[in-house]
Formats: sequence, structure tokens, C-alpha cells
Amino acid sequence: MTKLLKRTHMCGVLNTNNIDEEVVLNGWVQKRRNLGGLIFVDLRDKTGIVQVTFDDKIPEELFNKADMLRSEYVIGVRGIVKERTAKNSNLATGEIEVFASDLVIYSESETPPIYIKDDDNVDDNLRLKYRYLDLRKNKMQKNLTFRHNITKCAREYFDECGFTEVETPMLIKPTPEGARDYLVPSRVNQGHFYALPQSPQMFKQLLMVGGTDRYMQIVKCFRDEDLRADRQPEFTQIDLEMSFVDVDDVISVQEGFLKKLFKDVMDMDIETPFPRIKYDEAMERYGSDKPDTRFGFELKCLNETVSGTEFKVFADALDKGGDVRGICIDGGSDKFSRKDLDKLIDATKHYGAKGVVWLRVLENEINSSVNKFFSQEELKNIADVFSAKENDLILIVADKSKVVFDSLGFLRRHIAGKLGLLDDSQYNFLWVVDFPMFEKDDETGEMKAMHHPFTHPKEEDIALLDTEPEKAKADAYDIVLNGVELGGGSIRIHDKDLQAKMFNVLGLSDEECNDKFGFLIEAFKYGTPPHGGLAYGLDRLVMLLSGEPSIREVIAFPKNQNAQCMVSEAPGVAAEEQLTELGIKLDIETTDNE
RNA sequence: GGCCUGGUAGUUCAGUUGGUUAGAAUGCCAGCCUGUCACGCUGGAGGUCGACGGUUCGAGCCCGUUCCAGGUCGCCA
Repeated sequence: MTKLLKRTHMCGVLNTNNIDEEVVLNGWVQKRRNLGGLIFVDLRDKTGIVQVTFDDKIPEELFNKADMLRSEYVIGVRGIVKERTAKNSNLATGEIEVFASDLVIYSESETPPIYIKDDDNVDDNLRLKYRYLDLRKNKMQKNLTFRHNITKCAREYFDECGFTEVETPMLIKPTPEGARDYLVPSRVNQGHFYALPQSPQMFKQLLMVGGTDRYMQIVKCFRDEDLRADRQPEFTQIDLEMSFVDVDDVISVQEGFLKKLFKDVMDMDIETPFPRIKYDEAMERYGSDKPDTRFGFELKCLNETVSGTEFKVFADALDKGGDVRGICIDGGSDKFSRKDLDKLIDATKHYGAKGVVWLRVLENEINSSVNKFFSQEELKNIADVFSAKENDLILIVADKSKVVFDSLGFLRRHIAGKLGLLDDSQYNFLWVVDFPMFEKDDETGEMKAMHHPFTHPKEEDIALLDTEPEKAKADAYDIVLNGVELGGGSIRIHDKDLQAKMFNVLGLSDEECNDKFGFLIEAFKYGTPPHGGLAYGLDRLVMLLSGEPSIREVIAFPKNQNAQCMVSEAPGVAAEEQLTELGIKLDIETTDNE
């Protein structure tokens, strides 16, 4: 065992106040620069980098040892802090350096496959495979600390508000609804499976029945769905539930949290209460249920303006009960060439749009892709809906509503990005409220709960459940920041008759209900407080506040797009004995990593 | 499952119309160097061009198949 030099200071905190102090530092060699009779070593730990200097006043043996140092060697150094003769303003510790008097090499390192540098540009896969090296980057350590500060703030705030952190089980009953479950076989109950929770939803409601009053948990959740830049198979929620509350109560507690959060971790004062917008209005104006309100380009409906038109695309859409809507890009006409427009139009095809009609408002006329079908006067009428002025660009989509909203919602945000209108320093919070209770499954035509089956309808819409359930709105809300859904929740049903009605609309038989939610329904028989809650996507929250483009940057060991852990190579093949013990026979061949 | 982009040195990339020995930067190794901090200078090593097949006198480049990665749509109560 090498001698341990007991650390007295972290590298990144040394400054001119430490001059003439003897310090002991531990860390990794960022870089060695040998100038011949003088060796500089940049020493790094999670706080930063400091320069250690070896000169010819030290014993030759020590100097030679310093010459052996290579990147990522782990060392201990004893030395005296001195003011630098040549200062480095790019380095936080650039005013000083440490003249070494002792050096211990704890461990050597092979040449690392990735650079330990914040601004590197290395293949994601390589970063994930060597995540422990990647994590040595100052930026990654900052992100982990930042995440820690956010969870710390959440625990403090909700504790002050009377919440109790309670752990709910990780091995729960599979639910065939919603996202795909991760299944865990039970050895003791062969042929039976646990699921890993997609959220602690039912258990947190049981806690309310159990008198916990206010619950919070920072909790891992699991969904076996395809990955995205902002979606991992295991992710973390700040999960909350409160008894004896209505929508306003939940919202005001959360606004208090976000205000404190921004003060504590961003040192920013944000204004509360946040604006609230109804779901229908969000769709009408932004084509999205999570609108980014940092810029304009709001949607306008053209159904009336173009009614009676002979242009087949518009007429067809209207005939079929669809919509004709558009957005106006202020001063956008000369920023997008014909080729650019073609690219934009092509990109909207992902969202089902078969085409996009464009209008350029010029000095004395309106140029458009549909000049053949519309008179100048008709085009002018369209432009007037947007109060368009010279050099504006209008983009119109006609199709069924969902396609129109999705396409324009995409175009709106995409174009804002291209025009550099997404200001990272601006934080626009928004509550989207009054979500519909149900959505129709396109394939089966069945009604599905938009949020989940325990969501409370708005008081005035309860009667609609019997007559026109598709029109019923819910006491459900999402918190949206700059176009990203940070969290969502609802007031829950606590009345068993109303719950029965809800299941009825969803087309669930008593048997199905019992099978899926029996224990919750049973619990509700014994005195249930009115309750509601909300859950934040912690990873997204950290991503957004740290300005990272992907949640992988704020998760220590994320999965790659195929849901594999590149470090440990999970998932792996189970041993034959394990499977036998579990009573599981595979009907496919598996091998380890090809 | 669909679509888009990519895969060439340890790493990041370039590679012309298909042409002879596949380049650059950086990293690595060795030597020199006392104020560097992207140290400098000199020299050196380093390649199954993702894989397989095809076309061709000749393939990093063209064609087909396939694997891998990222993004995205579907999916995500």
C-alpha cells in the first residue's frame, strides 16, 4: 500500500489567501508539461484544476518521479502555495501555484480513450462506455452536484410544507394498461411476475387514505418504451400527493417550490403566480399542450376565411371536419428560400401533413404556392387574419385537427429555433389546465383516460360523463417550462360512485376494474380524503436548468438508445439455473453480446 | 416497426470522376528544452476504411444485405 498523503485542500479552491501555506492535494493529472528543468502538472479534482510546479530546487529523485507522470495518473502532492510569476486568467486558481516538496503516485493510468475535457466532441457511445472517465469532467461533476442541490432543495421545501418522504414498493403488480412494464419474475410464486413501477400512483393515493396527509418521494420509475433525448427507461420523479386540496392549493404549493428552487440553485427571482392556460386554448394558439411562450407565431384558424374555396386541399379538409390553420412568421419571408421552405415542408411530413401552403407578403402583392387557386383579394383576406405586413411569411396546413396542430406546433418551434429566438436565459413557466378527461384511441375507437382513470372531472362537467364524455374536462394540470413538460398531476376521484361512472365510460367491466385496481377501490370504501398531487420529471428539470440538451448529461449512468448500460453491458443473459429456478423457459436463443 | 444522419489512426475528422504507398489535427512514444498553461522544437510508432457479398483490370468511394450509434415518428395511462 502506497503511503497516503492526507489531503488538506481541494484543488479548485486554492487562491491568494493560501499563499505560503503548506498544502496536500490529491487528484488526477490533467496534463504534464516538461520544459526541461521545470515541470508543470495540472492537478484536477472535482472542484477544479491547480498548477503544481516541480523545479530544480527539489531532489533529483522527486523531479524524475514527476517526469514519469502521465495524464490521469492519480497522485498526492505536498507543497507550498506561491503567487505565480506568470498568471493565468483562464484558470480559477491561476493566481497561484503549488511548489511540490513531496509526490506519491497512487495509481498509473493507460492512455485514456476519451479526453477529460469539457468541450470535447467525442462519440456518445464511447462516453457511455467509459462513463467513469466522462464523469471526471468538470462539467459532469457540476451537473451531478447541481442535481444534488435540486433534490436537496425539494426535500427542504416540502419538509417545511409538512410533506413526509415515504418509500413506496419497487416490486408491484403488473398493469397491462399504459406504458409497457418492466417485469420481474417471482421465484417464490412461480409463473407470477412483479412489475417495476411506472409511477407510485396508486400507492401514493393509498398513503392519502392512510392519513399521511402530504407525501413526497424522490423516486425511480420505469417504463419499457423507446428512448429519446429526454426519455430514459429508468427515470426519477419528484412525486407529490396532498389531502384536502383543490387545484389552486396544489398549484400554489408548487409555485412556492419552483420559486425557492430558482432562488436556491439559480439565484434567480421568478414571478409567481404563473400564467394558466386552458388545454383547448393552448392547442388553438400554439398547436401544443406544452407551448413554448418565449416567442409568438401563434396559430390562427382560417376555416371561415377559406370556406367555399375551390382549392381542393382546403375544401376536403373542411368537408371531413378538419381544420385549415396557419402561422405567420414576422419578417420571415426573406429568411427562407424556396429550398428552405421545401425542407420545412418535408419535415412536417413526419406529423402527417401532406403539404404546407406558403404565402409571402410582398410590397404590392402576395406570392404563394397556391396563386393558381386564389385571387390576390382572397390571399389578402388570409393575410389580414394574421395582420400580416410586408415580408411576413405565412404557413398553412389543412388536414384533420391533430395533424394541423402537430404540424404547426412543430413548425412554430422549429422556425423559432432556426431564427435564434429560443433564449436560454428566459424561463417561461406556464400551467396548462383543464385537460380533456378522455381521448379516443384512433385504432379501436375506445375511450382512454388522458391522464389516468382516477382523475377528477371538473365539477361542472360531471354530468357530461353520462351524455358527452368526450367533452368533459378534468381537474388536471401540467407545469410547462419553455415548451417542456416538467410535470403533471390532477385532483383524484375520492367518491366511489363517480369512480364507477368513470370506469363505465372507459368501458371497464367490474371484473377488469377489480383485477387492475381492486385494492385501491377497496381502500376507497373506508373513508377517503379529497386529494390530488403532481409529479415532476426530475431529469428533465435538471436538464433544463443546467442548459443541457439531453437528460443523459444529468444522469450518472444512463442507458443508450437500445436501453443498454454501456458500462456494465446490462441487460445480460440469465444463467440456465436461474431460469429453471424461476420456472422460465425461453423460446428464443440468446447469446451474450453477439 | 418507419424515416433521417453517421461509421476511415487511441480521438475528432478530410478523402476529388472508382486509379498506384489512405491523409490532417490531436493524442501516444523517444530526444532536446527553466515560466509553461492547447508549451515549443526534432524524430517515430499507430489503419481489417463497421461487417459480408456483388460490379470492375482496379472499390474507402458504386450496388445489395447486414450490424452499430445518434436523432425523430409511432409509442410514452
